[in-house]
Amino acid sequence: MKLGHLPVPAVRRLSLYLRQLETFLAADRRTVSSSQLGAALGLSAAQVRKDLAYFGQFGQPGVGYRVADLMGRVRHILGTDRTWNVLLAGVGNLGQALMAYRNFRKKGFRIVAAFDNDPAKLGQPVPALDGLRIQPLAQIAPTVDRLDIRLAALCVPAPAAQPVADALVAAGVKGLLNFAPVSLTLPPHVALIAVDLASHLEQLAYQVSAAGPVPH
Amino acid sequence: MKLGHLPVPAVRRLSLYLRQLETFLAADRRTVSSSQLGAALGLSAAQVRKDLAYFGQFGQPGVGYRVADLMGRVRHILGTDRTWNVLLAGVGNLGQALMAYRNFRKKGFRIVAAFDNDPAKLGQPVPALDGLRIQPLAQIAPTVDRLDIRLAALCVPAPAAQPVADALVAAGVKGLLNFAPVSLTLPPHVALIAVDLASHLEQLAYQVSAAGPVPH
DNA sequence: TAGTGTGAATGGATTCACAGCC
DNA sequence: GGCTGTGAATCCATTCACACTA
Repeated sequence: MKLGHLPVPAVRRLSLYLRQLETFLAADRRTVSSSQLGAALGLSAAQVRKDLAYFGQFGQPGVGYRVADLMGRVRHILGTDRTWNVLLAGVGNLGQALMAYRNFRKKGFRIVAAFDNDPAKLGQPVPALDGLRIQPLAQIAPTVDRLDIRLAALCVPAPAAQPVADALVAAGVKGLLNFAPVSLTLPPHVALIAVDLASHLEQLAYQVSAAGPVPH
Repeated sequence: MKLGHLPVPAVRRLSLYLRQLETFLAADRRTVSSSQLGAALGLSAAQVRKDLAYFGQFGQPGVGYRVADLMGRVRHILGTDRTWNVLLAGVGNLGQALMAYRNFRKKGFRIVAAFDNDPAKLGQPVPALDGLRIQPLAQIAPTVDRLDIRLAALCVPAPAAQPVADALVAAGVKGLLNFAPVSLTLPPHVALIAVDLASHLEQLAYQVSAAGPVPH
């Protein structure tokens, strides 16, 4: 399954398609057309067709896409047709919120270990995750190995982010979801997605001010 | 200040530039070149120069950009050279984490009102926000008006997202940061940024599986 | 010399338009 | 008739290369 380089934006939209398909399935839709899928997401029908066609021929001319079938295909492409064990580094407010976030489970992601260096938190059981205990950061490496962890969410304060990221990479983590507001330097074989919550608000502020005081 | 349409990716990077400039300033850097700024963020020097040049001529040939000066310019462009009052709808785990998130304050965003429909939460003071009380969703409209709120963060469960978004828009909110995993339909004059935490993990899963079991 | 600002060239992604299929 | 898959055309973003400047 060695396809040529696939457009990054198309891969991102794959997640949206999957989410929308789940909604359609919950409403007992058996089949959906590219224009319906696009309309629900604010995309053109051509965009939807081209995106899906990058990965294979999933539709039936004259009919559309079979919802359940397409969901399986997309899950397989994304690699979420199996369960991923996820590590959490940094059990502050955001980290706790992520541990309690139920959508991760539904999508196949399980937080199976949590780390922090605050002595007050160490050893504390996490209610949301049936009694998982918070461990010191020094124990990252053996845990990654033992639980076959490949993904980690990084929720530590900014100054700790790079060193903790280095430790995660050294322990063998293959993908990092970074919530700390710093840009990390990682070896090229480690995948990185950065989520900067404050910068998202900045983008909103820009859009709202650029639009100017609306003429109502 | 009516500039032609500016590249969306460039505006997104503006937030990164600003964040990096803050780091440089904290390290007492007076001046920075496009290549230094780019290197710190994994971007080319040409990219940095072109992005900044979209918005004006901020640099000095032979010298670079004056850090403090450029920060002011970028903040002004983003509209964050003033304070924004932000409303929070949905005080679950994620909502609580956002209320406690200190970086919002630093960037000029203040959560000044919090809403939820859980009777157990109503009237409860929020420790992180000096005693702010959680109000019922029905009171959104008068509060938006009274506190001149233009931005809102949406942290309610998926099924509630669209109706609550409608209420926010009706109340006069101009920009929405949506954390619920559904795609919202909003009037075109309302800005929208969607953050789907689960889909970010999916993107990581894709990158890690696409890379294949690493040959180590 | 070191480094910006910018037209020109390149490279990607989106849209168009239509042949082919159910 | 309705809808997919896909080359061709268009549009947009990034990179290149260099004139110009402190």
